[in-house]
Amino acid sequence: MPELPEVETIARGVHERVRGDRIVDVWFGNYREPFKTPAPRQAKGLAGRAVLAVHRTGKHIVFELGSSDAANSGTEPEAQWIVHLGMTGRLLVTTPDAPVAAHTHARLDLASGRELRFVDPRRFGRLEFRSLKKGAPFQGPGAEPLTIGADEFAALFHSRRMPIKAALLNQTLLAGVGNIYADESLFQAGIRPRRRTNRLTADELGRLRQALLKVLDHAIRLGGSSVSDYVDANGVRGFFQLEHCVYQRTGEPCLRCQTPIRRILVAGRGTHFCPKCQR
DNA sequence: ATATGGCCCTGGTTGC
DNA sequence: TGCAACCAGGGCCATA
Repeated sequence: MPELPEVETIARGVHERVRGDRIVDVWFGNYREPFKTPAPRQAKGLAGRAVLAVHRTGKHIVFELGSSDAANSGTEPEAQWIVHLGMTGRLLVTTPDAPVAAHTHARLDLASGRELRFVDPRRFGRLEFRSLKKGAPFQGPGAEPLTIGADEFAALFHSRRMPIKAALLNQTLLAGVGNIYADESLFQAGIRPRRRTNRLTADELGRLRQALLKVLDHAIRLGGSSVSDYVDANGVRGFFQLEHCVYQRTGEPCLRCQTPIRRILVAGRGTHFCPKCQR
């Protein structure tokens, strides 16, 4: 389940490998509904364009695309391709003769002779094409957890009364936090997932922001968490799953106090916490 | 404003 | 051992 650190890792990897390349041909499989932009329009929009840069916004990977005029690519983006990996989506840079994995829904032939492939068994991913001549650039739904200031962070939560776990998962507040990093940062901050946001003290909100920063930063440096079968653009697994303190550790002893980790349901999501360390 | 539950979808796990 | 039922969950939607 790619969240901010996994998406950041993938975006960086793809950026390094395809920046300066050009999309020469596009193939879309029978991916029915999950395209935000219909496949034919998407294929037409992508074909011929230079890849100027690839970066992350929230859980979205944004390709900045130049002109399709080969003689005049320029440096100003004219279009964007936005990829959301959902639960099981992958972006892979391969050679054309590499075996095509099951559930490969998109293949972009690059001028360098390589391919960019989108694979997604569960089909929760979304692909969108945007022309910047017709519309505004993509903006994430919520604030960036890595750069949000303390005051802005506190302001997001103090007027609401939903469980803090639900608030962390709400992408229109903070974009990029998912189930793993919500649980881990609440553990690091010592806050119970069901606490109401408006009942959190300024001190607790400060701790939570710091914990979130620390956890996300650490996870990015370890290449993300490889639960299920996440791999980055080079097919390499991350290592942050080895650092998980609570996520998917139901019944195992808390790494701080030995109390068994508990699992409850918050906002319909499995939620893991230490009943002693988190108040 | 918030809560709940269904839907999408497949693969891994569990239960008999 | 084999097979079916079940569950995971990000985002979105309808309903309470």
